[in-house]
Amino acid sequence: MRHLKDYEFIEGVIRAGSIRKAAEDMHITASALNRRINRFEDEFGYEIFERLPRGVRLNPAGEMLLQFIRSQGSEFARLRSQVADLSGVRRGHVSVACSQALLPYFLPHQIAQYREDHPGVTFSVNARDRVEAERELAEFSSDLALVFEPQTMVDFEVVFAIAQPIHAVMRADHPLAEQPEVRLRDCLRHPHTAPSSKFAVRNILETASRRLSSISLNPMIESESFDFMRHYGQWEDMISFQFPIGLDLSGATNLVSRPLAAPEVPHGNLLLGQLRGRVLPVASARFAQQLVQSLQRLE
Amino acid sequence: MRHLKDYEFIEGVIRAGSIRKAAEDMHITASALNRRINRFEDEFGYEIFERLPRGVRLNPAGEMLLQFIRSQGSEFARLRSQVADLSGVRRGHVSVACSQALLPYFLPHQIAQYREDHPGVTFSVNARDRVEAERELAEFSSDLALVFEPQTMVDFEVVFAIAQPIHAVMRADHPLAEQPEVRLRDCLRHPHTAPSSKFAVRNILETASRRLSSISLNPMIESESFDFMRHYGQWEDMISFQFPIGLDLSGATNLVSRPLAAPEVPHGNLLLGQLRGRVLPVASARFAQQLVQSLQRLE
DNA sequence: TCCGAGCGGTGCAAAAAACGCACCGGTTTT
DNA sequence: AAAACCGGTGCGTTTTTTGCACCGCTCGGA
Repeated sequence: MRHLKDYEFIEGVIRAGSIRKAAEDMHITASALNRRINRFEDEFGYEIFERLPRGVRLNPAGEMLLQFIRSQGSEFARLRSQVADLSGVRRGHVSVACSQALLPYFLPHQIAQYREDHPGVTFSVNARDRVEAERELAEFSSDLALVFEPQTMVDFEVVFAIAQPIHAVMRADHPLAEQPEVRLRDCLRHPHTAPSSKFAVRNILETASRRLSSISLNPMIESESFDFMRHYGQWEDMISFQFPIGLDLSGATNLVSRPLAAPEVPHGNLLLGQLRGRVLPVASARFAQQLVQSLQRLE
Repeated sequence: MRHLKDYEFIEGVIRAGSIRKAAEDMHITASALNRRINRFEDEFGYEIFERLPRGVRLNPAGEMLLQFIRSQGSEFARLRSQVADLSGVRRGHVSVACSQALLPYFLPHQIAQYREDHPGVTFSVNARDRVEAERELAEFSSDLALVFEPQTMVDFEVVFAIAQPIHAVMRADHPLAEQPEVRLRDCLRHPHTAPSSKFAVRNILETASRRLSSISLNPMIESESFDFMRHYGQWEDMISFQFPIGLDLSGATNLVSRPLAAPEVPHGNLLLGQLRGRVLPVASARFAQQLVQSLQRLE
């Protein structure tokens, strides 16, 4: 796509922070790239870069242009996938930013199922916290986000929401394992782990435990990896907390999971979202549709 | 904007219906244009034109591409006007498709008022019937439409609506002129004119008069020009019908206008609309905002 | 304080892309 | 059957873009 080259070069310069670095990255001479940028600004009628001694930086007009370029690129991708769609072969690419919990079981299963019908569609899946996920949507670098309780929410359009109770994961021989559901205050009396505060699980536990008198959240192990914490529980007897969608203890191990009793600890909300107002490419839209159906069945 | 040349050429070919004609229109050789089109299809990955013996025609993929090109062009214009906006001078262009009635008084006044604050903004204003107006919105060739009761409405997003009673325009010495408002059945007993059936006024009058017994709409003069019909009433004593927003009989003539009594003849609705889901350029958006305020004051 | 590294910008010649012209093979119109 | 158009192609020419060398500038560290 020759006519999009200018946009690619501009994005390259933004990424690199200087024309010379960008030129190197994109295998072109600095002078050629420089002239392209200057010619573009000329035709556009406004400068889009501030020239600094150590490189260039977008000015406000450039910020607007960048937003335009990204949206334009995404719409072009949508056009191509629409066209591919009517020529029979369903092609396209779906990019998902999701919480860690979705990585081991849920998304692999969903994607495999989708690709059974549409083997031409490719995927990119990345674990992102809820703030990052929303930023990726806004930058058009992800089509869909599947996260727990995103925070800012201004650009986040909720496509579907499902409540998830937090589960306590412990050894099968743990005294609390006998009960079908456990109370938070009981868990906190035993050694426990907790995710770091950028995760929704931690926030929910914090607020719930603040309402308890004379006992508080006091994690022995704190980590950003739910996997690590859960596995650690097999070595030293310790309770970890996690959303059940990230759990599959069926075939495995000596671990069990028990939901935290509902009134004491509120449910978390797993949200499927996209950039507000954006029209998704067909492949992404259909995958989102499948996710909604699967999540509905989960309820 | 060098990188949009391909799009312009493609639009030219679509307009002309053949590569050779388009080449002539755009002052280029047929061979050069032909190669550009072929190269574009090559890079795009799909043919966008059917080759016919007498020229070319868009195929379905091409239709999608055309829609993309138009939307892309409109968003680019929006970008430019946004950038112009932050550099102080408010520039931009507003294109309005409107009913005839808005041409003589309402829109000139509105535009003059807007341009007092923003002399950099240019306008294009064209009279269109309600079907044409909606098509122009969909093709991005108009930003705003101001029409009476558009028909299809699928792509028409109503920004603001205001009820307009139909007025009967007659000589000041007409017997009905004594009443503050007149009844349709009385008007129809006198010689009268009517617009042709593509105008909302005609449709409303038709349906209203069908409910009347033993009297019907029977225009002596039928025209597409409200101006003509109104002026004709000065020569031969005749009632014409029109929405009051197109009337300004203050300084003028020996004509008066009287509203048609409400329960007998329903009000028409003047609708300000845009393409559904489209984000308008700043200039158009602000002008629409001003229109809404003025129409609100009119109520 | 000076000097080198890194930056954006420019003149010029070489390379690449786009173009115009002439022409081909095909179909439709006359 | 001929003329009129149509899209497509080979080739020499023109225009545009690129690479190279170099300029002037700012900044950071010896």
